[in-house]
Amino acid sequence: MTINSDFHDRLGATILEVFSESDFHAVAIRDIARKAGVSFATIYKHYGNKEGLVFAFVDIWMGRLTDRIIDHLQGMANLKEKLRKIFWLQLDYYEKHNEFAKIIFMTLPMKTWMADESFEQRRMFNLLMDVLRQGQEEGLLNPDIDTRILLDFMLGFVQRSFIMWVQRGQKESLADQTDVMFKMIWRGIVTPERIH
Amino acid sequence: MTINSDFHDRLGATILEVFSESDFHAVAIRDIARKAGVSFATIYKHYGNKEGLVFAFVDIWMGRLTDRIIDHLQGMANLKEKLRKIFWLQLDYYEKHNEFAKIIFMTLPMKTWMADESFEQRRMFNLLMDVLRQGQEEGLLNPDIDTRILLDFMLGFVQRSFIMWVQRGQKESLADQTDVMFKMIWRGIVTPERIH
Amino acid sequence: MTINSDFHDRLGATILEVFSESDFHAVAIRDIARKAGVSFATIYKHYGNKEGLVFAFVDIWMGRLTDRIIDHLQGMANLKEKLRKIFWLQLDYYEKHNEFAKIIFMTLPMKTWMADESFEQRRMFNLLMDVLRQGQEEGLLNPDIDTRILLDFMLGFVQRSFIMWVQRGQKESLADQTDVMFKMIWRGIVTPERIH
Amino acid sequence: MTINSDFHDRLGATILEVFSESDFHAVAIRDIARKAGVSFATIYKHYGNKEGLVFAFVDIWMGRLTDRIIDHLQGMANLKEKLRKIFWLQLDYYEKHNEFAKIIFMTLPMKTWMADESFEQRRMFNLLMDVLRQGQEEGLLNPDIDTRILLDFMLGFVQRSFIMWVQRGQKESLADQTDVMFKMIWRGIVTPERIH
DNA sequence: TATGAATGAGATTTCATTCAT
DNA sequence: AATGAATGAAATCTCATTCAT
Repeated sequence: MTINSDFHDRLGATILEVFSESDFHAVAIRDIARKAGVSFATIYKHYGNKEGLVFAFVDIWMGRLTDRIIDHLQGMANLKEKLRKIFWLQLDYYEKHNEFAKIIFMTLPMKTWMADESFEQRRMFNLLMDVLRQGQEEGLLNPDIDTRILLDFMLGFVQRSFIMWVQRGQKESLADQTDVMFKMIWRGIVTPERIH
Repeated sequence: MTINSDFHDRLGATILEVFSESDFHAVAIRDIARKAGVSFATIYKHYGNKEGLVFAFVDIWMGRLTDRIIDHLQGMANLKEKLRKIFWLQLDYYEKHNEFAKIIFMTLPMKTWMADESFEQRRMFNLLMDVLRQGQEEGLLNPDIDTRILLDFMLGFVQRSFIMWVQRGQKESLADQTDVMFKMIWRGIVTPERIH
Repeated sequence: MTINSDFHDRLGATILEVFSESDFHAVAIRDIARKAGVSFATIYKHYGNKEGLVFAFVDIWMGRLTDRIIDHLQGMANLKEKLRKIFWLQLDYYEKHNEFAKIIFMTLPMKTWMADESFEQRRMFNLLMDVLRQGQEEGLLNPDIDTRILLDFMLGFVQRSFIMWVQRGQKESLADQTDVMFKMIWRGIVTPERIH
Repeated sequence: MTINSDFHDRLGATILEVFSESDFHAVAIRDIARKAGVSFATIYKHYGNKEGLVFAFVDIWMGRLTDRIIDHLQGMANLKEKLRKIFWLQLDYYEKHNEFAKIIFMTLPMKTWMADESFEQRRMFNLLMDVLRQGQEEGLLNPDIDTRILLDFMLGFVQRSFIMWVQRGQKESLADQTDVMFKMIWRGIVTPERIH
């Protein structure tokens, strides 16, 4: 069952517009339908329910970030550079697609979002875990720390920084802070002896 | 207008129980009322609406954490020890009162929660900012980094770690990871020359 | 249990003011209490409930009309004059105390009002029935008609006229129409042979 | 947006049943919905609120009476007969549909009912006024009396008689009293010289 | 397959009335 | 007695979702 591509585009645009500004439950599916020019019943046919609708699109947008990271990592050997690139790509993507980021970080009920075992979330998780694990195997990243903790360390910083960036008015570029921020992360995860 | 203290206690317990397990909007105020043995009309009279109800209690619990931090910092001079203590107190409090933490980190719509300019949130913010600023003034913490970024660094890690701890089944103690985690934080924020 | 006379007066004034303008159920007893400067709980102590409150006062005001009719009938012998006087007294009283009349004719749920077997309603009923019966016994009023129908004939006209007088803006005096209106009534109830 | 005809019928029946027996405000819309087998949300969608619901049906039933009067007046020339017929049709309709009559005369807050400027109320009003005016123009009805007063005279008697008929237990037929009652009305409104 | 009507649930508000002080 | 807090019921509105066309 494929939906008319035009509808799909309009739906996506509407979801970004509406869910980025209002709490998940404050959004009426009828408004989405009206703005997108579809009947709400059609949405139900295609996506099952409100959660299904949003997650379907979130999955797509998350997939694009993962794809972009994979693409950029090609041909890179230096692990630190890889990690810095990953860090920058995230800040950059969330900044450029801040409506998407607002949805996953701010308006989706975290509980629901965490519970969503989507393919794309897992793919992103695996991708990052692989890089970090590789770094630990190479002895570059602190092998005494559970790899998942390394990941939480990075992602927690990214997520909190994005939220506060929005909170503080989206003034200067978020990605421009990559340097400062990544230095902090790197010192935290590098094998202590290699810190300099 | 003060509510009977017994009611207050039962309400608090019920809110912890219910909101920690269900999405904010999935909770019916009538159920809260029934479980707490209060009339829902009374709840409305006192708290205005569902948000007001939850925030009133969140404020109280957040205030207790702040108080505890203030209490523990008394008589401590060493800044690193202070920060480690703050870090531990947070993990410990969120672990022991994980229902409260689930509410603020997982079930309250983040947008709403962030928008809530409560006294207690601000008090906690100021407390932590003061300690970090003091560290920068002493030259111990990296003075080149915006103090707010230092804060986001710590809090992002705490928040993400808590969420994942829940996600991963609340197996081992969260506070027990203070050592590993705080080392990462410390290396990230300390003035580079003093890293050893 | 007697209520402070001052309270009583203020309550009465408030009831006239409020119930004459709003539907019985649209009036909040708290508003009554506030306007009268009493606690609503005190009202309950004295009058039981909202109905009891209004009926208590309606009874008083109805009693005054009855008293006035009795007073005016003293020393009158001519039955037609008596009836005309009764007719005029009603129009005049309802016009002068139109807030009271609005309450009994327009805002009290008729069903409730009819069901109220108050002493004063009965006293008024008996008074009018006695006069009409007397007229029939004298042969002046049509003896072929059930006395109660004679009464309905008069009272229906009074009530409808009052309501329409209000509806049409309370322009000219209602009591001033006594002449025209009573002629119609009289021709309808007089024994046919005596119509001239 | 038309409501399923079956629903409409069941709703109408329920409204007659419930509102004729209870005070307007004592009726819960949810009970109406349950009895009629409709969702109360559907009721709100169609009728806006409780008043809208009742008035919508009252309008229909009032329209039927008006239609019936118009139908019966066809081909009648004698004005007195016309008026007697109108009088009888009203008593007959209210007796046969006494639940409807109870609603408009006894349970609807008169204030609200009077304020309702519905098409059907106006149509009935115009119809009756036309007949009375015609009678005055022909010289048959007393031309010295405001036509509206003639109308109030008739309708006041009808309304009061209906209410008392209910009050007294709906014993004998109401319509059967047309003869006695109409004679009273007629003598009251006929041009005095033509009274015999 | 697309649509809108119908539904049921819950938030919120406003009362009348009861309860405890 | 007098008072205000607490209660329970209902109106109203707004949704997400299901059903029938």
